[in-house]
Amino acid sequence: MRIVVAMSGGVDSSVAAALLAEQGHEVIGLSMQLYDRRGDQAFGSCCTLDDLHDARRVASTVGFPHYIVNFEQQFQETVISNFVREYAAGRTPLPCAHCNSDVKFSTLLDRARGLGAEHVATGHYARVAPSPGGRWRLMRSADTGKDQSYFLFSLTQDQLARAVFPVGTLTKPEVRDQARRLGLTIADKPDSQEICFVPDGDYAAFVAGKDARVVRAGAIVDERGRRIGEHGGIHRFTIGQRRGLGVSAAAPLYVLKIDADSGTVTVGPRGSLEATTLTASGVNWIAIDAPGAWLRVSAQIRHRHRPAPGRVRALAADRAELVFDTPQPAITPGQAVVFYNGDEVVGGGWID
RNA sequence: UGGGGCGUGGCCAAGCGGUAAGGCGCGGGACUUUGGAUCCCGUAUUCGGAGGUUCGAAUCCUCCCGCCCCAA
Repeated sequence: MRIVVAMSGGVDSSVAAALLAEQGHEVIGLSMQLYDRRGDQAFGSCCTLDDLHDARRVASTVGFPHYIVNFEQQFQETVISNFVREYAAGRTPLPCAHCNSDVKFSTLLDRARGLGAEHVATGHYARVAPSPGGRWRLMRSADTGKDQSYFLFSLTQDQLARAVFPVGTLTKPEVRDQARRLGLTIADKPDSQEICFVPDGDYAAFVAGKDARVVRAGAIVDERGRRIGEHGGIHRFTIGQRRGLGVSAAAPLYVLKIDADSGTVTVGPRGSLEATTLTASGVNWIAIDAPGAWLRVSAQIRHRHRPAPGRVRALAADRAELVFDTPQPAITPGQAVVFYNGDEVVGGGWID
């Protein structure tokens, strides 16, 4: 079949494309230009000119067409605007998840249709498969250490039906082996990391540049409300943050709460970070219909958080309540909570 | 020059006779397709200076230097 592959120029998406081509599919490689920093040579760490060249070289080596599509506007309107808005609201955004559901599997999927392709493949480490009941299932990758299903929880059934994850059944070392076997020059290219549209890692300055209103001094207070310091803007903090507070105390202090209205950041000892319950909005149920009764799951509240057992139930069509069996540290508004049943994604939502 | 308090690493700071906690910051590492996230390791032969007491002092005594507060 004809299939569009989203190519970042990295190892994973390159191998994904090459494997599909080898399997006889008609592959069309698309690289998304998401963030054009005019004047700079870089578009961001995931789509620098070098990365685009890498993707093009892979397409050339394997022998399939490759195009660059400009999604800058869509990316700005969805991922970046959300990123800035969340920080301004005292929450901590998860841009990769929005990019997946709002760009890669929506705008890119539309573009694929225009090219006569009904499927979009990416280099994500996750697995998707149809179930007997007609539902599409989303599961962790074979390489649990590289699993990225957490970032894909918001994909709809329609999006999952058209998603293809060729490297989801491989481990990272196997992917690199495949890259070498296929003669791809990017076989040993380092893994990408950090936020792709903030190349220098200074995300606070990035947010401030997009919305100067966030640069507003506020108080740092302890649990009893005593003012123990000041800060230069709530966008510089996230729940559980220890460093960068600039406040000394007998024991390390962690950010416990961020109040956007007053601009107050509350800090306290590590133990105060733990909580047992949370509610989520924008909940997407994948494996099942919204459960009216308590359902046992293991829930993951951040990337690389070891899933913890608990129970979940729907509060409304797109809202849910989760109760962990044991308290979990730093439950952070804006991050995703993803419910798992073993390796399968039951559903997930955004922490309130 | 009446009275009182204080000077410990870049910063905050514990210790108050037994041989320098901790935090911030900084450096390094681990982790990593979100978070100046978390985690780990390192960071004062030395306690404003000089003497003295003592087996032994940052801790006691004397003097000096520098801050601060209350009185004038």
